Amino acid sequence: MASDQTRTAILAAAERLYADRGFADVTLRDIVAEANVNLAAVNYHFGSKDELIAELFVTRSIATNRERLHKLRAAEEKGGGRADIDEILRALVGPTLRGCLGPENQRSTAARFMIRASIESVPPIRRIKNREIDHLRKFAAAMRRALPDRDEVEIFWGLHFALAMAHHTIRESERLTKLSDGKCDLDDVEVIIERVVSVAVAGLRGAETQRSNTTTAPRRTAPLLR
Amino acid sequence: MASDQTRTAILAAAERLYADRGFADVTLRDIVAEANVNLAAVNYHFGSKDELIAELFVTRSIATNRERLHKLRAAEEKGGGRADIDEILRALVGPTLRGCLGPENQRSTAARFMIRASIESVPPIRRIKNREIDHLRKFAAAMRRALPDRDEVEIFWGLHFALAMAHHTIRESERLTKLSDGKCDLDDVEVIIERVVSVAVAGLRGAETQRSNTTTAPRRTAPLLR
DNA sequence: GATAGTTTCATACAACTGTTTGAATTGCAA
DNA sequence: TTGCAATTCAAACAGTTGTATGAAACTATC
Repeated sequence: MASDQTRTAILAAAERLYADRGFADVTLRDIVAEANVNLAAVNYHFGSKDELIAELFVTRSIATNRERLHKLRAAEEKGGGRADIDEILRALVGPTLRGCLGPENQRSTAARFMIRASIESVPPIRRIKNREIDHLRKFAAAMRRALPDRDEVEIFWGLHFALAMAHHTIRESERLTKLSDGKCDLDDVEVIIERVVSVAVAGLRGAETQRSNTTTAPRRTAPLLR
Repeated sequence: MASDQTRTAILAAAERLYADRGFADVTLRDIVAEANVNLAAVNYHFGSKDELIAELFVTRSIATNRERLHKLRAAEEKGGGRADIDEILRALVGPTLRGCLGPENQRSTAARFMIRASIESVPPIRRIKNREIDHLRKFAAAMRRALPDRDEVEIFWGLHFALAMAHHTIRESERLTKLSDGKCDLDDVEVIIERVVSVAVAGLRGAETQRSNTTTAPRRTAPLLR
C-alpha cells in the first residue's frame, strides 16, 4: 500500500485545476506539475486520465447520493412510511444545491469541481451520471407513495422539473446574477432550496385537476394571473 | 464571392458531424472528408475552427431569438402593450423547445446540433450564449409589465425556472424517457410547452402571497398536498 | 487571350496529447 | 544485510491536432 501520498496529491491537484479551469484545457502535465509528482504517476495510480476524473466525480457523487437517501429515509420514517411531497423534494435537491452553491468567496474546491462537472459533460462523468437513474427511481417511488392519486406521469415530470431547476440554478447562477443586476440572492442556499421545492410542488398541485391523459391535445392554461 | 459551394458544404458537414458525434471528437479532417473539400478550406473560409463553430451556432441562435421576439411582440400587441404572463413564457420557451424536440426519428440536423450545443459547452458557443442576457432582459421587462404587483426578484426567478425546465428537458430527454419507462411522451412538443409554462406560472402565482423580502429566513412550504 | 484576383490543393509544420518503457530508487520483510 | 516488491523517475513514443505555406487551378475582366 505504502504512503498514498502521491495518489492523494494528484487527486487534490486535479480537483483544484479542473475546478478552476475546466476539463477541456487541463492536461496531465498541468496536474503533475501542480501536485509535484512525476508524469507517469497518474497512469501508475489511476490507469488513465479518464479513470482519474471518474474517481474524482464518483467520490463526490456518492457522498451526495448517500445524503439524499438518508434524508429521504428520515422523512419517510417520520411519516410512518409516507413522507410529505415537499420533504421528498427537499431531500432530492437539498444536498446537491448545498454542495454547489453558497457564498461565492468561500466555496470549496469540491463545490467548484461539481459545478464544472455539471456544466461541462466529459465522457467519464457522463457515464457515471447515466448510472444515476436507479437512484432517482427511489425518489419517484417515494413521490408516488406521497401522492397515490396523482398520475404516474405527473410524478416523473415533477421529479424532472425539480432537478431541472436545481441543476440550472447551479449551472447558470452567474447568469442569473447578471440578469437581475445582483438582485437575486444566491448566497442563502436554504432559501433557494425552498424556492425550488415550492415551485415544483406548485407544479404538481396544478397537475391535480388537469391532464389525466397525456396524449390529449395541448390545453392552453387559462389566464391564471391578473 | 464566387460559388459559395465549398463554404456551404463545410457548414452542412460540420453541423451533421457535430450533431451526431459531439464537439469533442470531431476534427477538421473529419469535416473536410465529409464535405469533400480540402483541409485548408476551413481556415480559408472561416479563419479558424472556433469561428466555424461560432457561425453554426449563431445562425440557429439568431433564428430562435428572432422567433421568440416576434411572438412576444405579437402577444403584447394583442393585449395592447401588456401580454398575459403565460403568453410571454410561451414565446420564451416555445421556439427553443420546438427547435430541439419532436419525434426522434424525424429530428432535423439543426435540431440535433442545437441539442449538442445545449449539452456540451464549448468555448465559442459559451461566448455567444453570454451575449444572450440582453435578449432575456426584454422578456423580464415584459413579465414585469404583465405582473406589475409582483416583486421584481420573483420575476427573475420565474424567468430562470422557465428556462431551466425547457433546457433541462432538451438536455435530459433521454434520461426522462428511461426513468419513466417511456411513459413520458416527448414527441408532442406542444404538450411539453404547456407543461413548462403552466409550472412556471404556478410558481409565480405561489410567490404572490409569499416572500416580499428575499433576505428573510427560509420559510418551509406548508404541507400543500394531501 | 493575357491579367489579376479568388479559390483549391498537397504538404509541411510545430506543438501538444495521453501513454509506455525500463531503469533507478525506495521501503519493508526475512 | 539481503532480497523483493512497490514506487518514482526521465525519457521517449506514437499519434493527433489546428494552422500555415506556396504553388496550382480556376474565374472573370479587360
